[in-house]
Amino acid sequence: MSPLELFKALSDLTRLQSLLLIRQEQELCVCELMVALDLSQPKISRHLALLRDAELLATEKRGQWVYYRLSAQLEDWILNVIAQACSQQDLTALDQRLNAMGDRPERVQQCC
Amino acid sequence: MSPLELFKALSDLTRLQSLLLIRQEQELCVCELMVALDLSQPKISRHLALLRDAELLATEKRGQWVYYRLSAQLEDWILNVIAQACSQQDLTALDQRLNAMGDRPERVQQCC
DNA sequence: GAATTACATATGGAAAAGCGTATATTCGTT
DNA sequence: AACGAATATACGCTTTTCCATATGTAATTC
Repeated sequence: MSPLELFKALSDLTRLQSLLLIRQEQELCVCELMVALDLSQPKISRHLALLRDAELLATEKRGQWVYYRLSAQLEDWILNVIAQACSQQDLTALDQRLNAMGDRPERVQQCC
Repeated sequence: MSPLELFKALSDLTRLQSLLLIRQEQELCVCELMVALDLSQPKISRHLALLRDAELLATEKRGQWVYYRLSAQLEDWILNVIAQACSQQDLTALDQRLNAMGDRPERVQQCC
């Protein structure tokens, strides 16, 4: 992935917020992101698909949910750029809506 | 400046290459960038204006030339992102065209 | 002061990106 | 099998971005 491709992928608020929130939470499914970002399902889904196609996100289907997480093979320079963005982006409002969400899908126990 | 604004500013090849080449050369004028990137004057000028409006670049007019350089007050996280991009972007072709350029405007002696 | 060079900007059009709505698919439940 | 929940995608439309061309301005040269 080139710097230009990365910057294009991150130059949309929905994608940027989704990526940073997923990074912070390890993994999130579409319905959780819908609540956190307060956006429609197709809109979330479309932007996540773009991030997945760019290989920034990876998906895992468990039951009826599709969980998105950061791709495991991200190069260091990409992780660094994402970390810089995270240091400047305020996610508290998204966090609050996420934590106030009822009926969140069960999380499989993380190994670490 | 927010991460989103930065990523939007850098999500165009002309702007990205201009910024990184300017960073490497300390300062460049429009006519030098035209040669290095092999693009039209209005195209270069328009993209530089956008980077200047975003306060990523600063300008100094000396004689008939307008020199662009990185803004002096760039925050660390922005410099870090730019550095990561620079580490991944190949500028040799641009460099070669720049160095092969005849009649480059005189450079004022850099103090350091 | 006329011509030239360097640069900026306006304008109209083309291409790309984003969106809402509708529909399809998959999985679980009854 | 029928239904509902979660997700994906297709379609038409709007908005944004980008571009080429033309024109304007300031500084330099002759």
